[in-house]
Amino acid sequence: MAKLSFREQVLRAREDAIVSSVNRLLAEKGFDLMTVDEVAADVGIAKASLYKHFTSKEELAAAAMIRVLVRALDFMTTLAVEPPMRAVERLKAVARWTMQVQLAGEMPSLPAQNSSLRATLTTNKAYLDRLMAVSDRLGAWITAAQAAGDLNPKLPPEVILYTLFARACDPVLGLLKLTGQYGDEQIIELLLSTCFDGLARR
Amino acid sequence: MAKLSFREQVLRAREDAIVSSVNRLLAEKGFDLMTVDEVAADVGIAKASLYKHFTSKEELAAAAMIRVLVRALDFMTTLAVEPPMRAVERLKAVARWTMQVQLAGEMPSLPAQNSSLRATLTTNKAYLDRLMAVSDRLGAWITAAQAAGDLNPKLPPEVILYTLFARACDPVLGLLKLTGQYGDEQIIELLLSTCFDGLARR
DNA sequence: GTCTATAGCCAGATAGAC
DNA sequence: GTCTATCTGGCTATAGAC
Repeated sequence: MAKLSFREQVLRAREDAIVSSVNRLLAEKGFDLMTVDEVAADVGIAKASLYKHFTSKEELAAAAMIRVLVRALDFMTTLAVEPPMRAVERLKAVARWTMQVQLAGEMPSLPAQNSSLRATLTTNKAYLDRLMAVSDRLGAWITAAQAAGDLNPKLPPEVILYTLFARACDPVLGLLKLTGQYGDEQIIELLLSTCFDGLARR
Repeated sequence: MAKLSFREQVLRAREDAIVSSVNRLLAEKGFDLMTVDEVAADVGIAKASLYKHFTSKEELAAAAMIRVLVRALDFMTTLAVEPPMRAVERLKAVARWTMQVQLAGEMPSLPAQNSSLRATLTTNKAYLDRLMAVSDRLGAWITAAQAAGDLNPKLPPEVILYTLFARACDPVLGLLKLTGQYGDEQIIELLLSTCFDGLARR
């Protein structure tokens, strides 16, 4: 890695602060309700300065998504180096991690519907590369867990992958949190149970 | 029921046409991306005429949501009159029905985040009454199914209720549809399986 | 109740000085 | 790169004639 000049380090730090604000605002309000003015105010710079770093609102959101994906990859790497762990346990650990991020108010929430954002993301190579990297690693664990008899082998791996992705933005988490009846750890255990063991009695 | 004058029947028919358009557009684009201009164009009347029937965009969405809830209640009533059916089978039938509505492109999609719409809906008595009616009937079936040993008795009924509600707008359905690898009935069976039986091997 | 035309507002993006 | 000030377009909602 090339040594960065002081100027470059300051730039990186500022952009990191911007992405942090975007990440939090995306988690709070979602893409549509988040305004660029809010982001600028939150970071403490002028809106025009923001546009020197990121050329559009969509690029801001993409940067936040990329950071989450990178953190997910980092987490998965730490799991992979611990040898004695069944594939299904790795998948549960990832699901638990995504729920913790969500409960911490740090999971960006994007519009499920088609929008300007979808168009931008599907042409953003940096984003797509990370998304594919995450999918590949999860996919390998899924087929391994099926082969080991820990996941239902009749389910297409794709279905399992999408189901796990969806748990990262499951509204049920927020609803349970709102009732105030459950602690964070309790919510996570309940949803891990419904996800892997289902609603029906075993 | 009082007999309606011809004029009133025409009014009802027009409002029904409006709600149908809103319902479809909400399913396609979601609340934020749906514009009142589109609705008016789709119905074939001027925007100002639309505002004679419904006083705001939020009221339009509320009307669509109410219609879906009423249809759900109707469906649940037909289930209740068929006597020989276990509670868990009734719940599965409702889940299947919501997925069919979604695949037919007739499930309105509202912003998960807080927005102007949330504020309107939470003060709309007609909407809240229907929502509570649906929740009550599902809740009764849930506790019955737990007592009968068909649903996991360790899960709080609330968690099961929210999980079923969430399946009505699960993005996994749309993703699987996009791949083009599965027919509608196949998708529904796969998701019923992941929902009730979980991802893990039985 | 229907229409055309427009008000009013807000948010994304930019100009241009420093 | 940062700022203030402004442009621009699209959207909800309404005025006013018929």
